[in-house]
Amino acid sequence: MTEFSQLGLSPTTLQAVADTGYTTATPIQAQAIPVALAGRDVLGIAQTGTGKTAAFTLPLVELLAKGRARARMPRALVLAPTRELADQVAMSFEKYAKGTKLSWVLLIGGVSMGDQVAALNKGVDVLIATPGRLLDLFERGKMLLTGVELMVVDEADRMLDMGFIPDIERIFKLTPPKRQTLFFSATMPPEITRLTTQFLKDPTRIEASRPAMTAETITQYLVRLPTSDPKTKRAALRALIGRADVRNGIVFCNRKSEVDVVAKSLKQHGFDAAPIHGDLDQSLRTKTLAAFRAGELKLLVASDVAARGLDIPDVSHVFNYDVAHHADDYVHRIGRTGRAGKLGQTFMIVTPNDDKALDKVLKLIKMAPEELVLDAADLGGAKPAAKREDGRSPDVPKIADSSEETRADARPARGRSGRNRNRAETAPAVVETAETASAAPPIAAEPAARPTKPARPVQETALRQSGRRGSNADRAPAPKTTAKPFGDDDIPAFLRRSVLIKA
DNA sequence: AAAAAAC
Repeated sequence: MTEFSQLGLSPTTLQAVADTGYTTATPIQAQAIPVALAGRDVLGIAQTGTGKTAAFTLPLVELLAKGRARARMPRALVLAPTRELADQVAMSFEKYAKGTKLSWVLLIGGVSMGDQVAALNKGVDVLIATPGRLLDLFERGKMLLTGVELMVVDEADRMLDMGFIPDIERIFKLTPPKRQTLFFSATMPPEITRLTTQFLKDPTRIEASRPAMTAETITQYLVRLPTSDPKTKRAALRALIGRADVRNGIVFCNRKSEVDVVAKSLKQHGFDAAPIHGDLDQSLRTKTLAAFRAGELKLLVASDVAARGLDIPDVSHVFNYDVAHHADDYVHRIGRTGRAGKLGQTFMIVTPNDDKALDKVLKLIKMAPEELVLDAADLGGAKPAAKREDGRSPDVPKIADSSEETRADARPARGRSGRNRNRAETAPAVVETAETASAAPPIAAEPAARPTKPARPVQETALRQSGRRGSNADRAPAPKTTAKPFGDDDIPAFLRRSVLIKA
Protein backbone atom coordinates (compact mmCIF):
# COMPACT_ATOMS: atom_id res chain seq x y z
CA MET A 1 0.00 0.00 0.00
CA THR A 2 1.34 3.36 -0.96
CA GLU A 3 0.66 6.19 1.40
CA PHE A 4 -0.25 9.47 -0.14
CA SER A 5 2.55 11.25 1.63
CA GLN A 6 5.08 9.17 -0.31
CA LEU A 7 4.07 10.53 -3.69
CA GLY A 8 5.77 13.89 -3.62
CA LEU A 9 2.66 16.02 -3.18
CA SER A 10 2.83 19.34 -1.34
CA PRO A 11 1.40 19.82 2.15
CA THR A 12 -1.49 21.85 0.72
CA THR A 13 -2.52 19.10 -1.66
CA LEU A 14 -2.00 16.45 0.98
CA GLN A 15 -4.28 18.40 3.26
CA ALA A 16 -6.99 18.46 0.60
CA VAL A 17 -6.59 14.71 0.21
CA ALA A 18 -6.67 14.21 3.96
CA ASP A 19 -9.88 16.21 4.12
CA THR A 20 -11.54 13.61 1.93
CA GLY A 21 -10.55 10.95 4.46
CA TYR A 22 -8.23 8.95 2.26
CA THR A 23 -4.70 7.99 3.18
CA THR A 24 -3.56 5.32 0.76
CA ALA A 25 -3.37 5.59 -2.99
CA THR A 26 -4.81 3.15 -5.50
CA PRO A 27 -2.27 1.46 -7.81
CA ILE A 28 -2.94 3.81 -10.69
CA GLN A 29 -2.53 6.80 -8.41
CA ALA A 30 0.63 5.45 -6.81
CA GLN A 31 2.17 4.94 -10.23
CA ALA A 32 0.88 7.91 -12.20
CA ILE A 33 1.26 10.72 -9.70
CA PRO A 34 5.08 10.64 -9.31
CA VAL A 35 5.55 10.29 -13.06
CA ALA A 36 3.25 13.20 -13.78
CA LEU A 37 4.88 15.33 -11.08
CA ALA A 38 8.23 14.66 -12.74
CA GLY A 39 6.82 16.31 -15.84
CA ARG A 40 6.61 13.18 -17.92
CA ASP A 41 3.81 12.03 -20.20
CA VAL A 42 1.55 9.29 -18.88
CA LEU A 43 -0.26 6.64 -20.86
CA GLY A 44 -2.69 5.17 -18.36
CA ILE A 45 -4.53 2.04 -19.30
CA ALA A 46 -7.25 1.82 -16.75
CA GLN A 47 -10.96 1.32 -16.41
CA THR A 48 -13.13 3.89 -14.78
CA GLY A 49 -13.38 3.20 -11.13
CA THR A 50 -9.70 2.68 -10.46
CA GLY A 51 -9.20 6.09 -8.91
CA LYS A 52 -8.14 7.47 -12.26
CA THR A 53 -9.68 10.91 -11.89
CA ALA A 54 -7.66 11.73 -8.80
CA ALA A 55 -4.61 10.21 -10.49
CA PHE A 56 -4.59 13.11 -12.93
CA THR A 57 -6.36 15.81 -10.91
CA LEU A 58 -3.83 15.76 -8.08
CA PRO A 59 -0.71 16.22 -10.20
CA LEU A 60 -2.54 18.87 -12.21
CA VAL A 61 -3.32 20.83 -9.08
CA GLU A 62 0.22 20.41 -7.88
CA LEU A 63 1.91 21.37 -11.14
CA LEU A 64 -0.30 24.37 -11.74
CA ALA A 65 -0.32 25.71 -8.21
CA LYS A 66 2.61 28.02 -8.78
CA GLY A 67 1.63 29.96 -11.89
CA ARG A 68 -1.25 32.32 -12.54
CA ALA A 69 -4.10 32.39 -14.99
CA ARG A 70 -4.13 34.83 -17.87
CA ALA A 71 -7.21 35.97 -19.76
CA ARG A 72 -8.19 33.55 -22.51
CA MET A 73 -5.00 31.60 -21.98
CA PRO A 74 -5.77 28.49 -19.97
CA ARG A 75 -2.81 26.51 -18.72
CA ALA A 76 -4.43 23.11 -18.64
CA LEU A 77 -7.10 21.25 -20.50
CA VAL A 78 -9.02 18.14 -19.50
CA LEU A 79 -11.16 16.41 -22.12
CA ALA A 80 -13.93 13.95 -21.27
CA PRO A 81 -16.42 12.20 -23.54
CA THR A 82 -19.67 13.07 -21.80
CA ARG A 83 -20.97 16.09 -19.98
CA GLU A 84 -21.57 14.14 -16.81
CA LEU A 85 -18.03 12.79 -16.77
CA ALA A 86 -16.65 16.27 -17.32
CA ASP A 87 -18.72 17.41 -14.38
CA GLN A 88 -17.25 14.67 -12.26
CA VAL A 89 -13.77 15.86 -13.08
CA ALA A 90 -14.91 19.32 -12.03
CA MET A 91 -16.06 17.92 -8.70
CA SER A 92 -12.66 16.38 -8.28
CA PHE A 93 -11.05 19.78 -8.85
CA GLU A 94 -13.42 21.30 -6.39
CA LYS A 95 -12.12 18.90 -3.76
CA TYR A 96 -8.42 18.93 -4.46
CA ALA A 97 -7.80 22.50 -5.55
CA LYS A 98 -9.44 23.76 -2.41
CA GLY A 99 -6.36 25.15 -0.74
CA THR A 100 -5.04 26.81 -3.90
CA LYS A 101 -5.97 29.83 -5.97
CA LEU A 102 -6.47 27.62 -8.98
CA SER A 103 -9.52 28.38 -11.05
CA TRP A 104 -11.30 26.07 -13.43
CA VAL A 105 -14.30 26.16 -15.71
CA LEU A 106 -16.58 23.45 -17.00
CA LEU A 107 -17.08 23.81 -20.75
CA ILE A 108 -19.91 21.54 -21.82
CA GLY A 109 -22.75 21.80 -24.25
CA GLY A 110 -26.40 22.12 -23.42
CA VAL A 111 -25.90 25.11 -21.14
CA SER A 112 -25.55 28.75 -21.97
CA MET A 113 -22.19 30.02 -23.08
CA GLY A 114 -22.41 33.28 -21.19
CA ASP A 115 -20.85 32.20 -17.93
CA GLN A 116 -18.30 30.05 -19.70
CA VAL A 117 -17.19 32.97 -21.84
CA ALA A 118 -17.08 35.29 -18.84
CA ALA A 119 -14.79 32.88 -17.00
CA LEU A 120 -12.52 32.59 -20.03
CA ASN A 121 -12.29 36.36 -20.33
CA LYS A 122 -11.42 36.72 -16.71
CA GLY A 123 -8.72 34.09 -17.03
CA VAL A 124 -8.96 30.53 -15.85
CA ASP A 125 -6.26 27.95 -15.18
CA VAL A 126 -8.02 24.74 -16.14
CA LEU A 127 -10.61 23.96 -18.78
CA ILE A 128 -12.65 20.84 -18.15
CA ALA A 129 -14.47 20.19 -21.38
CA THR A 130 -16.33 17.97 -23.78
CA PRO A 131 -14.79 18.32 -27.25
CA GLY A 132 -17.78 19.88 -29.02
CA ARG A 133 -18.23 22.88 -26.79
CA LEU A 134 -14.50 23.44 -26.49
CA LEU A 135 -14.07 23.66 -30.26
CA ASP A 136 -17.18 25.77 -30.59
CA LEU A 137 -15.81 28.32 -28.13
CA PHE A 138 -12.41 28.14 -29.75
CA GLU A 139 -13.84 28.88 -33.16
CA ARG A 140 -15.62 31.85 -31.69
CA GLY A 141 -12.26 33.15 -30.58
CA LYS A 142 -13.04 32.85 -26.90
CA MET A 143 -9.73 31.32 -25.95
CA LEU A 144 -6.26 30.42 -27.16
CA LEU A 145 -4.79 27.03 -26.48
CA THR A 146 -1.19 28.07 -27.05
CA GLY A 147 -0.67 28.49 -23.33
CA VAL A 148 -1.65 24.93 -22.49
CA GLU A 149 1.12 23.31 -20.48
CA LEU A 150 -0.87 20.25 -19.50
CA MET A 151 -3.46 18.26 -21.35
CA VAL A 152 -5.48 15.33 -20.08
CA VAL A 153 -7.50 13.02 -22.29
CA ASP A 154 -9.86 10.81 -20.29
CA GLU A 155 -11.68 7.73 -21.61
CA ALA A 156 -10.00 7.95 -24.99
CA ASP A 157 -11.46 4.69 -26.26
CA ARG A 158 -14.91 5.90 -25.50
CA MET A 159 -14.15 9.07 -27.41
CA LEU A 160 -13.24 6.81 -30.28
CA ASP A 161 -16.59 5.02 -30.02
CA MET A 162 -18.29 8.37 -30.10
CA GLY A 163 -16.45 9.63 -33.15
CA PHE A 164 -14.43 12.25 -31.28
CA ILE A 165 -10.99 11.24 -32.46
CA PRO A 166 -10.74 13.84 -35.25
CA ASP A 167 -11.73 16.50 -32.71
CA ILE A 168 -9.16 15.27 -30.21
CA GLU A 169 -6.53 15.27 -32.90
CA ARG A 170 -7.42 18.80 -33.81
CA ILE A 171 -7.30 19.95 -30.22
CA PHE A 172 -3.90 18.31 -29.75
CA LYS A 173 -2.64 20.32 -32.72
CA LEU A 174 -3.96 23.56 -31.25
CA THR A 175 -1.86 23.11 -28.13
CA PRO A 176 1.91 23.63 -28.07
CA PRO A 177 3.98 20.49 -28.71
CA LYS A 178 5.99 21.01 -25.56
CA ARG A 179 2.93 20.42 -23.40
CA GLN A 180 2.79 17.52 -20.95
CA THR A 181 0.10 14.96 -21.72
CA LEU A 182 -1.73 12.55 -19.46
CA PHE A 183 -3.71 10.13 -21.57
CA PHE A 184 -6.15 7.53 -20.27
CA SER A 185 -7.96 4.74 -22.03
CA ALA A 186 -9.49 1.48 -20.86
CA THR A 187 -8.43 -0.35 -24.00
CA MET A 188 -5.90 0.32 -26.73
CA PRO A 189 -7.44 -0.19 -30.17
CA PRO A 190 -5.16 0.70 -33.14
CA GLU A 191 -6.67 4.16 -33.61
CA ILE A 192 -5.87 5.05 -30.02
CA THR A 193 -2.36 3.64 -30.25
CA ARG A 194 -1.77 5.78 -33.32
CA LEU A 195 -2.93 8.84 -31.44
CA THR A 196 -0.60 8.18 -28.54
CA THR A 197 2.44 7.58 -30.74
CA GLN A 198 1.70 10.80 -32.56
CA PHE A 199 1.02 13.07 -29.61
CA LEU A 200 2.70 11.63 -26.53
CA LYS A 201 6.40 12.06 -25.88
CA ASP A 202 8.08 8.94 -24.54
CA PRO A 203 5.17 8.25 -22.21
CA THR A 204 5.38 6.08 -19.14
CA ARG A 205 2.87 3.32 -19.65
CA ILE A 206 0.88 2.54 -16.57
CA GLU A 207 -1.50 -0.33 -16.59
CA ALA A 208 -4.18 -1.31 -14.14
CA SER A 209 -4.94 -4.63 -15.76
CA ARG A 210 -8.42 -5.52 -16.72
CA PRO A 211 -10.18 -6.48 -13.56
CA ALA A 212 -12.29 -9.46 -12.80
CA MET A 213 -15.81 -8.67 -13.73
CA THR A 214 -18.18 -9.88 -11.12
CA ALA A 215 -18.12 -10.60 -7.47
CA GLU A 216 -20.06 -11.77 -4.55
CA THR A 217 -20.85 -8.17 -3.68
CA ILE A 218 -22.96 -8.07 -6.82
CA THR A 219 -25.59 -10.75 -7.09
CA GLN A 220 -26.79 -11.04 -10.63
CA TYR A 221 -30.18 -12.37 -11.58
CA LEU A 222 -31.72 -13.08 -14.90
CA VAL A 223 -35.42 -13.13 -15.67
CA ARG A 224 -36.66 -14.77 -18.84
CA LEU A 225 -39.92 -13.62 -20.27
CA PRO A 226 -41.88 -15.63 -22.84
CA THR A 227 -42.56 -12.51 -24.87
CA SER A 228 -40.92 -9.23 -25.77
CA ASP A 229 -44.19 -7.37 -25.44
CA PRO A 230 -43.35 -4.01 -23.80
CA LYS A 231 -46.34 -4.18 -21.47
CA THR A 232 -45.17 -7.50 -20.12
CA LYS A 233 -41.63 -6.21 -19.78
CA ARG A 234 -42.80 -3.21 -17.83
CA ALA A 235 -44.96 -5.37 -15.58
CA ALA A 236 -42.00 -7.64 -14.97
CA LEU A 237 -39.86 -4.64 -14.13
CA ARG A 238 -42.41 -3.41 -11.62
CA ALA A 239 -42.62 -6.86 -10.09
CA LEU A 240 -38.86 -7.00 -9.71
CA ILE A 241 -38.66 -3.55 -8.19
CA GLY A 242 -41.47 -4.46 -5.84
CA ARG A 243 -39.79 -7.70 -4.85
CA ALA A 244 -36.36 -6.31 -4.27
CA ASP A 245 -35.71 -4.13 -1.30
CA VAL A 246 -34.73 -1.22 -3.47
CA ARG A 247 -33.16 1.71 -1.70
CA ASN A 248 -32.16 3.28 -4.99
CA GLY A 249 -31.75 1.77 -8.40
CA ILE A 250 -30.87 2.44 -12.01
CA VAL A 251 -33.02 1.01 -14.77
CA PHE A 252 -31.10 0.74 -18.04
CA CYS A 253 -32.79 0.74 -21.42
CA ASN A 254 -31.18 0.51 -24.83
CA ARG A 255 -33.07 3.35 -26.45
CA LYS A 256 -33.77 6.89 -25.42
CA SER A 257 -37.41 6.49 -26.42
CA GLU A 258 -37.66 3.42 -24.23
CA VAL A 259 -36.14 5.36 -21.32
CA ASP A 260 -38.92 7.91 -21.64
CA VAL A 261 -41.66 5.31 -21.89
CA VAL A 262 -40.41 3.25 -18.95
CA ALA A 263 -39.87 6.28 -16.73
CA LYS A 264 -43.33 7.57 -17.50
CA SER A 265 -44.88 4.18 -16.89
CA LEU A 266 -43.10 3.74 -13.56
CA LYS A 267 -44.25 7.16 -12.43
CA GLN A 268 -47.81 6.35 -13.43
CA HIS A 269 -47.61 3.26 -11.26
CA GLY A 270 -46.51 5.30 -8.30
CA PHE A 271 -42.78 4.74 -8.40
CA ASP A 272 -40.34 7.55 -7.73
CA ALA A 273 -38.59 7.52 -11.09
CA ALA A 274 -37.07 9.98 -13.54
CA PRO A 275 -35.43 9.57 -16.95
CA ILE A 276 -31.94 10.54 -18.03
CA HIS A 277 -30.56 10.41 -21.57
CA GLY A 278 -28.82 12.56 -24.12
CA ASP A 279 -31.92 14.12 -25.65
CA LEU A 280 -33.04 15.65 -22.40
CA ASP A 281 -32.28 19.20 -21.49
CA GLN A 282 -28.92 19.48 -19.79
CA SER A 283 -30.30 21.34 -16.78
CA LEU A 284 -32.73 18.48 -16.31
CA ARG A 285 -29.94 15.91 -16.65
CA THR A 286 -27.89 17.73 -14.07
CA LYS A 287 -30.81 18.12 -11.72
CA THR A 288 -31.94 14.52 -12.05
CA LEU A 289 -28.48 13.14 -11.44
CA ALA A 290 -27.97 15.43 -8.46
CA ALA A 291 -31.30 14.35 -6.97
CA PHE A 292 -30.40 10.70 -7.46
CA ARG A 293 -26.98 11.18 -5.89
CA ALA A 294 -28.56 12.99 -2.96
CA GLY A 295 -31.02 10.16 -2.37
CA GLU A 296 -33.99 12.31 -3.27
CA LEU A 297 -34.81 10.23 -6.32
CA LYS A 298 -35.20 6.50 -5.96
CA LEU A 299 -35.13 5.23 -9.51
CA LEU A 300 -33.05 6.57 -12.36
CA VAL A 301 -34.19 5.32 -15.75
CA ALA A 302 -31.19 5.70 -18.01
CA SER A 303 -29.65 5.18 -21.40
CA ASP A 304 -26.01 4.18 -21.51
CA VAL A 305 -25.09 7.79 -20.91
CA ALA A 306 -25.13 6.71 -17.28
CA ALA A 307 -23.50 3.32 -17.74
CA ARG A 308 -19.86 4.26 -17.67
CA GLY A 309 -17.79 6.13 -15.24
CA LEU A 310 -20.53 7.85 -13.31
CA ASP A 311 -19.62 7.86 -9.70
CA ILE A 312 -22.75 7.27 -7.74
CA PRO A 313 -21.75 5.48 -4.60
CA ASP A 314 -24.25 3.25 -2.97
CA VAL A 315 -26.68 2.19 -5.67
CA SER A 316 -28.49 -0.85 -4.29
CA HIS A 317 -29.98 -2.20 -7.52
CA VAL A 318 -29.40 -2.18 -11.24
CA PHE A 319 -32.19 -3.30 -13.55
CA ASN A 320 -31.43 -4.15 -17.14
CA TYR A 321 -34.79 -3.55 -18.73
CA ASP A 322 -33.07 -4.34 -22.02
CA VAL A 323 -30.13 -6.65 -22.52
CA ALA A 324 -27.17 -4.48 -23.46
CA HIS A 325 -26.27 -4.97 -27.09
CA HIS A 326 -22.70 -4.27 -26.33
CA ALA A 327 -21.57 -6.80 -23.76
CA ASP A 328 -19.06 -4.37 -22.27
CA ASP A 329 -21.94 -2.07 -21.47
CA TYR A 330 -23.51 -4.76 -19.33
CA VAL A 331 -20.41 -4.88 -17.18
CA HIS A 332 -20.39 -1.11 -16.90
CA ARG A 333 -24.07 -1.03 -16.08
CA ILE A 334 -23.93 -3.53 -13.25
CA GLY A 335 -20.77 -1.86 -12.01
CA ARG A 336 -22.95 1.04 -10.85
CA THR A 337 -23.85 -1.11 -7.85
CA GLY A 338 -21.83 -3.16 -5.39
CA ARG A 339 -19.48 -0.27 -4.87
CA ALA A 340 -17.40 0.61 -1.87
CA GLY A 341 -17.93 -2.76 -0.30
CA LYS A 342 -21.70 -2.47 -0.33
CA LEU A 343 -23.89 -5.28 -1.57
CA GLY A 344 -25.78 -4.90 -4.78
CA GLN A 345 -28.30 -6.86 -6.81
CA THR A 346 -28.78 -6.70 -10.53
CA PHE A 347 -31.65 -8.01 -12.61
CA MET A 348 -31.66 -8.52 -16.35
CA ILE A 349 -34.89 -8.98 -18.24
CA VAL A 350 -34.43 -11.32 -21.18
CA THR A 351 -36.94 -11.91 -23.95
CA PRO A 352 -36.79 -14.38 -26.83
CA ASN A 353 -35.40 -11.57 -29.02
CA ASP A 354 -32.38 -11.16 -26.82
CA ASP A 355 -30.66 -14.49 -27.36
CA LYS A 356 -27.73 -13.13 -29.30
CA ALA A 357 -27.10 -10.21 -26.99
CA LEU A 358 -27.45 -12.49 -23.98
CA ASP A 359 -24.92 -14.94 -25.39
CA LYS A 360 -22.40 -12.17 -25.75
CA VAL A 361 -22.98 -10.99 -22.21
CA LEU A 362 -22.69 -14.48 -20.73
CA LYS A 363 -19.53 -15.14 -22.67
CA LEU A 364 -17.99 -11.99 -21.35
CA ILE A 365 -18.93 -12.39 -17.71
CA LYS A 366 -18.07 -16.09 -17.71
CA MET A 367 -20.80 -16.99 -15.30
CA ALA A 368 -24.46 -17.73 -15.38
CA PRO A 369 -26.61 -15.41 -13.32
CA GLU A 370 -29.22 -17.13 -11.25
CA GLU A 371 -32.51 -17.38 -13.11
CA LEU A 372 -35.66 -16.12 -11.49
CA VAL A 373 -39.15 -17.01 -12.54
CA LEU A 374 -42.00 -14.59 -12.19
CA ASP A 375 -45.52 -15.85 -11.66
CA ALA A 376 -47.81 -15.21 -14.57
CA ALA A 377 -49.87 -13.05 -12.24
CA ASP A 378 -46.87 -10.84 -11.56
CA LEU A 379 -46.73 -9.90 -15.17
CA GLY A 380 -50.02 -8.18 -14.64
CA GLY A 381 -48.31 -5.63 -12.47
CA ALA A 382 -47.18 -4.94 -8.95
CA LYS A 383 -47.39 -1.60 -7.26
CA PRO A 384 -45.10 -0.04 -4.71
CA ALA A 385 -47.90 1.37 -2.62
CA ALA A 386 -49.38 -0.02 0.62
CA LYS A 387 -46.43 -1.41 2.50
CA ARG A 388 -47.07 -3.97 5.17
CA GLU A 389 -45.38 -3.87 8.53
CA ASP A 390 -42.51 -5.98 7.30
CA GLY A 391 -41.90 -3.37 4.67
CA ARG A 392 -42.87 -5.54 1.76
CA SER A 393 -45.68 -4.80 -0.56
CA PRO A 394 -48.58 -7.16 -0.19
CA ASP A 395 -48.49 -7.84 -3.87
CA VAL A 396 -44.80 -8.53 -3.98
CA PRO A 397 -44.31 -11.31 -6.46
CA LYS A 398 -42.76 -14.48 -5.23
CA ILE A 399 -39.58 -15.15 -7.00
CA ALA A 400 -38.75 -18.80 -7.20
CA ASP A 401 -35.34 -19.98 -8.14
CA SER A 402 -35.73 -22.29 -11.07
CA SER A 403 -32.09 -22.94 -11.64
CA GLU A 404 -29.71 -25.49 -10.25
CA GLU A 405 -27.11 -22.82 -9.81
CA THR A 406 -24.46 -23.22 -7.23
CA ARG A 407 -22.71 -20.44 -5.47
CA ALA A 408 -19.05 -19.98 -4.93
CA ASP A 409 -17.84 -19.51 -1.43
CA ALA A 410 -16.62 -16.07 -0.73
CA ARG A 411 -13.00 -15.94 -1.65
CA PRO A 412 -10.43 -13.42 -0.66
CA ALA A 413 -9.80 -10.82 -3.30
CA ARG A 414 -6.87 -11.67 -5.44
CA GLY A 415 -6.09 -8.17 -6.34
CA ARG A 416 -6.67 -6.59 -9.63
CA SER A 417 -4.08 -8.48 -11.56
CA GLY A 418 -5.52 -10.51 -14.30
CA ARG A 419 -8.72 -12.36 -14.68
CA ASN A 420 -9.51 -14.71 -11.89
CA ARG A 421 -10.56 -17.98 -13.21
CA ASN A 422 -11.46 -19.62 -9.95
CA ARG A 423 -13.86 -22.41 -10.39
CA ALA A 424 -16.91 -22.08 -8.29
CA GLU A 425 -16.97 -24.56 -5.49
CA THR A 426 -19.86 -26.88 -5.73
CA ALA A 427 -22.31 -26.26 -2.95
CA PRO A 428 -25.82 -27.50 -2.54
CA ALA A 429 -28.16 -25.53 -4.71
CA VAL A 430 -30.11 -23.00 -2.78
CA VAL A 431 -33.69 -22.91 -3.81
CA GLU A 432 -35.09 -19.56 -3.02
CA THR A 433 -38.62 -19.74 -1.80
CA ALA A 434 -40.75 -16.94 -0.52
CA GLU A 435 -39.40 -17.66 2.94
CA THR A 436 -35.74 -17.81 2.12
CA ALA A 437 -36.19 -14.83 -0.09
CA SER A 438 -36.81 -12.61 2.86
CA ALA A 439 -33.72 -14.04 4.50
CA ALA A 440 -31.67 -13.12 1.47
CA PRO A 441 -28.64 -10.94 2.00
CA PRO A 442 -29.88 -7.60 3.18
CA ILE A 443 -29.38 -5.17 0.38
CA ALA A 444 -30.77 -2.14 2.00
CA ALA A 445 -29.63 -1.93 5.56
CA GLU A 446 -31.07 1.52 5.61
CA PRO A 447 -34.75 2.11 6.28
CA ALA A 448 -36.85 4.24 4.01
CA ALA A 449 -36.46 7.13 6.39
CA ARG A 450 -34.28 9.38 4.29
CA PRO A 451 -34.71 13.04 4.81
CA THR A 452 -36.20 14.62 1.77
CA LYS A 453 -34.62 17.79 0.63
CA PRO A 454 -35.84 20.13 -2.03
CA ALA A 455 -34.33 19.45 -5.42
CA ARG A 456 -31.30 21.51 -6.15
CA PRO A 457 -32.03 24.67 -8.06
CA VAL A 458 -31.40 24.58 -11.77
CA GLN A 459 -29.52 27.80 -11.32
CA GLU A 460 -26.60 25.87 -9.94
CA THR A 461 -25.73 24.87 -13.46
CA ALA A 462 -24.85 28.46 -14.13
CA LEU A 463 -22.76 28.67 -11.00
CA ARG A 464 -20.71 25.73 -12.06
CA GLN A 465 -19.55 27.45 -15.16
CA SER A 466 -17.64 30.07 -13.31
CA GLY A 467 -15.83 27.70 -11.04
CA ARG A 468 -17.51 29.26 -8.05
CA ARG A 469 -19.87 26.52 -7.19
CA GLY A 470 -22.45 26.47 -4.53
CA SER A 471 -22.10 24.58 -1.32
CA ASN A 472 -20.98 21.06 -1.70
CA ALA A 473 -22.69 20.08 1.48
CA ASP A 474 -25.60 18.44 -0.21
CA ARG A 475 -23.46 16.28 -2.41
CA ALA A 476 -23.25 13.16 -0.29
CA PRO A 477 -19.61 13.22 0.77
CA ALA A 478 -17.40 10.18 0.71
CA PRO A 479 -17.61 8.33 3.98
CA LYS A 480 -14.68 9.34 6.11
CA THR A 481 -12.58 6.51 7.35
CA THR A 482 -8.97 6.60 8.28
CA ALA A 483 -7.23 3.67 6.75
CA LYS A 484 -8.72 2.84 3.46
CA PRO A 485 -7.26 3.08 0.01
CA PHE A 486 -7.54 6.48 -1.50
CA GLY A 487 -10.26 6.65 -4.08
CA ASP A 488 -11.81 3.50 -2.80
CA ASP A 489 -15.24 4.87 -3.46
CA ASP A 490 -14.33 4.93 -7.08
CA ILE A 491 -13.61 1.24 -7.18
CA PRO A 492 -16.57 -1.00 -7.73
CA ALA A 493 -16.01 -3.72 -5.22
CA PHE A 494 -16.58 -6.33 -7.87
CA LEU A 495 -13.43 -5.24 -9.60
CA ARG A 496 -11.47 -6.68 -6.74
CA ARG A 497 -13.27 -9.96 -6.33
CA SER A 498 -13.20 -13.42 -7.68
CA VAL A 499 -15.35 -14.43 -10.57
CA LEU A 500 -18.10 -16.94 -10.32
CA ILE A 501 -17.93 -19.46 -13.06
CA LYS A 502 -20.71 -21.80 -13.84
CA ALA A 503 -19.57 -25.24 -12.84
C1' DA B 1 -28.25 -1.42 -32.73
C1' DA B 2 -27.86 2.67 -30.11
C1' DA B 3 -25.96 6.18 -27.48
C1' DA B 4 -23.15 10.30 -27.00
C1' DA B 5 -21.63 15.16 -28.53
C1' DA B 6 -22.03 22.00 -30.83
C1' DC B 7 -25.28 25.69 -32.34
